[in-house]
Amino acid sequence: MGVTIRQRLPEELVASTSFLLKRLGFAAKERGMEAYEREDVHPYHYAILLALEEGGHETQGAIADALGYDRGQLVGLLDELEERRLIERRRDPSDRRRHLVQMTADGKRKLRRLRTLARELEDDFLEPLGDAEREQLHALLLKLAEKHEPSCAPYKPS
Amino acid sequence: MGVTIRQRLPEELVASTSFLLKRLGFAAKERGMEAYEREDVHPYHYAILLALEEGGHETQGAIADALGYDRGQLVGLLDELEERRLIERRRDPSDRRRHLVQMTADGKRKLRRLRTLARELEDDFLEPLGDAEREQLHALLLKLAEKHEPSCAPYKPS
DNA sequence: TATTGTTATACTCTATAACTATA
DNA sequence: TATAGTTATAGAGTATAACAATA
Repeated sequence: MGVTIRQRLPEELVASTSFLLKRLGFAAKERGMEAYEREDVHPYHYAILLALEEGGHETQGAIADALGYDRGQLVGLLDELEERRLIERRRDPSDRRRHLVQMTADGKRKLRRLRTLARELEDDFLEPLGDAEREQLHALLLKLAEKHEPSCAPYKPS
Repeated sequence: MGVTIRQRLPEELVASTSFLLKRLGFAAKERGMEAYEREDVHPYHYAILLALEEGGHETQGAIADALGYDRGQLVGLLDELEERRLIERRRDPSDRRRHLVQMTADGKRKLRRLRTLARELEDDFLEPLGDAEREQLHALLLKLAEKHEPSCAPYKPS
């Protein structure tokens, strides 16, 4: 109590871009989780609602593949969304193994709120940077993503 | 089997800088873990060795505080380093509650190898970027770190 | 009584694989 | 036999708090 502890990371770590990336990624994740929690959802839920809105991902398998989630993990996430009446599942009559997933009206409302929240979070997180810097950063990260997270990469003409 | 699954994230996520930061931070962490594992250590171990080399962190509490680790967690990490004969613990005669931690000759050798490995990893991770871009990115991340990870921030004259 | 290091516990995440019902 | 979704299980990782020795 009383004494402020000085957390001073080794210079070599701070000099490493990938170290900063790890720490900042973690910080972004934590902030996001807290904020979404106040809305009674998890960032994963937000991603699922976005995927549903974009369309083309009607079945659970398609949603899981689009987001890179495990299908087993997705089941629980959808359960939670269903409890909150944000989505509905019904069997596909043409293939009764499949579940067709769709947002409810509440889900669409929630998505609008979450979208606003995401914008606010993003703006707060990037607050130290000016507009030009934000664009620079995004462009640089996209270049890295193209190599390390191909699913984030923009479409490439082949 | 045979069909390549298209993982296509919602555009809104890819358009979010903090989302890219999260994904890339995670990717960097995973790559690092695999590489360090081949050296039979964890990135945490590397950070500890760096802190020891920098000096001024002789006791376990000081190491934990410097790196932002939990003291309980640190115990196990030091156990592992000691098993590998990379560090030694001995009681501080002037305060027998304390343990003085120091690197062994093997530890110093290992640190040199890990340092090389870290450089290679960094270079590979940033491979899509040119030198100027790498500097830009680092500067931008540092600005963000000043707000979100003060322990990464450079010293500020007050 | 407070502090250092240690140990034990519990809780979250994740990854795997068994299981069902349909095809 | 293969696939969609579900459930169960085990493992790592992390956070918390009880604990012993020393101050």
